[in-house]
Amino acid sequence: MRVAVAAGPGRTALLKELADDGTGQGAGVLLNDLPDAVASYALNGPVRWVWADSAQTYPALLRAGVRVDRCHDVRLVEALLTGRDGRPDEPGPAGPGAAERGAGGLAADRPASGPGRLAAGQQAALFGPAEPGLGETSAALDQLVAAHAGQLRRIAADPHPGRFGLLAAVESAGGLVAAEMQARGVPWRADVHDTLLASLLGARPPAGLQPPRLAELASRISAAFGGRPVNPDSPAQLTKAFATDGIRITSTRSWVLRDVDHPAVPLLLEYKELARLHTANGWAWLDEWVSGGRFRPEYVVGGVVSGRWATRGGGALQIPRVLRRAVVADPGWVLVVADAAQLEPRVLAALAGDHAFAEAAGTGDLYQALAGAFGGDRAKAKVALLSAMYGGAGGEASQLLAVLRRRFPRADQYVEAAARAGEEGRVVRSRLGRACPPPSAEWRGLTAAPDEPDAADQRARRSLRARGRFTRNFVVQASAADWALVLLAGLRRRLAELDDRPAGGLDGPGLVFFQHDEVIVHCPEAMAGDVVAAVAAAAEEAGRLVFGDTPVRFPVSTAVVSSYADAK
DNA sequence: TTCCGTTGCGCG
DNA sequence: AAAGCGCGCAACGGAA
Repeated sequence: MRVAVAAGPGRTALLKELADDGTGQGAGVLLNDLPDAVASYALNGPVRWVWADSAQTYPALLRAGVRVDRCHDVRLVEALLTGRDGRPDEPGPAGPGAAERGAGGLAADRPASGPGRLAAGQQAALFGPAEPGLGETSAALDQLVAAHAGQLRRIAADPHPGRFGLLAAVESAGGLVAAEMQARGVPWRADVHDTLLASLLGARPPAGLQPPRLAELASRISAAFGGRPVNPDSPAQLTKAFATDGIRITSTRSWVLRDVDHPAVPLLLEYKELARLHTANGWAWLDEWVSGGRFRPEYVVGGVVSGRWATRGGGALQIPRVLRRAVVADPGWVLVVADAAQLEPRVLAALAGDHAFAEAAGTGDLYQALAGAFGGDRAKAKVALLSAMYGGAGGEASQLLAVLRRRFPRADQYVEAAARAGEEGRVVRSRLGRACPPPSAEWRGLTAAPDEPDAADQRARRSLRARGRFTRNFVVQASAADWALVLLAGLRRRLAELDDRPAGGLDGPGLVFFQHDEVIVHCPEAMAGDVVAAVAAAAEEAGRLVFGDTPVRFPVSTAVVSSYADAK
């Protein structure tokens, strides 16, 4: 059953039960305590909660110890539909359901970004109560019900309503997972982190000062440039210093410096690595982001055009590998680290339906299985695949792509067609129907110019190629994100089933990390076997739900470890 | 002082 | 012939 709910003052809310088509009868029912009502509703049978925004509503429920099984997140689904249909004020695609675009203004009007929400909060604090009165709540409920019903119609009007409906469901589930993971937090040993920093950087310096090891390297770098003061953090100063010594460099990137013969280079490479650790994940980061033994990043579901997640603050998806040793399970608990192997090429195999390619993707090591086509060289197979998916063709890649084209024509044609669509300004979609953004007005203006061998045409050609690479990659990356989201939703459901405590709060086994093709579950040691099985089952289910009948396998490697550093 | 584009590098 | 995809964050340095 679907039940719409709009939060009111305090813990109150208005609730309305919905028919299958999303319509509701009569006025909303007033609830004095939303968390209580949600918890007791679940006792009567499965409920899909329909609300405007999990990120707004769900954290309070979690704080009250109430988790929900399913929801329809009107904000997230609206973003999917808007991506498909375009917005009235921009020249987007006009797909099925476009006539109903804008029907659910409720979600679209809400600022999606963090700064936007902050501003709204500040505004409320300045000008009045943040919480709506009953009248406003009633209007919000009506608007919610109408928006949701409109979304159901727009989903049904999709050329593939089953797939797109699945996408809406798992995107909504993602919103629940994101809130739960933030509330739960990644188990993080600040003492291990601190020890690691001290061993690499020296003793923690007073605020604003450089760690000893960095200061020492900086002075040795200056000495290597003949005693001239050089700030190693400044590309401009470094370039100038090298020029003074007769060395011209195109940039100060480490892979460029690596090939430069100068006594400062090894020092600079070491400095860059340590400075990066200090500025990005040093003591300041530890102070700001880790408390009570947990790292609690804020996840942004659908924050990436491809459907991957982003995070706000803390750089949770860029945690350097060296810090993984600070991610340690609680005593008596373990981390189940699960990683989808070679996900994107497998997704391409399933998308393209290339028989020979798909057969290879039915095995454990896809690249090894393809090696035969490339003279038995696994590395060449990998380069060919990556080039096909990213649009690269440097070095020997073009030769390898020719081999790919000959041996696996449908796989090649699939990404080529996506690239062509992009270059022509069209929109492509993932397997479950997530649409890539349309080209910008600037892009259209630039590429509309007729072909002429002048500078403007060079830019136009570059823009065309760039968009081709984007859409070429989008179909693969976004479909991989589809798969990962289905896996995540299925794993969440299975983990809840493993947790036999009636309350089912955040104290039991649960997801604590999700990074594109990798998840971490924190659970009691005794449950590890069940969790590993749940991961495998969820992965199998994801392959079936997203791609249907395909020989392609999506193997997931799992490691049961105490520390994240011990996985892999 | 604040703002913003650029540079560089971490992750997938 | 050359070009590879997607992000977030911090520091620099010039502009406002």
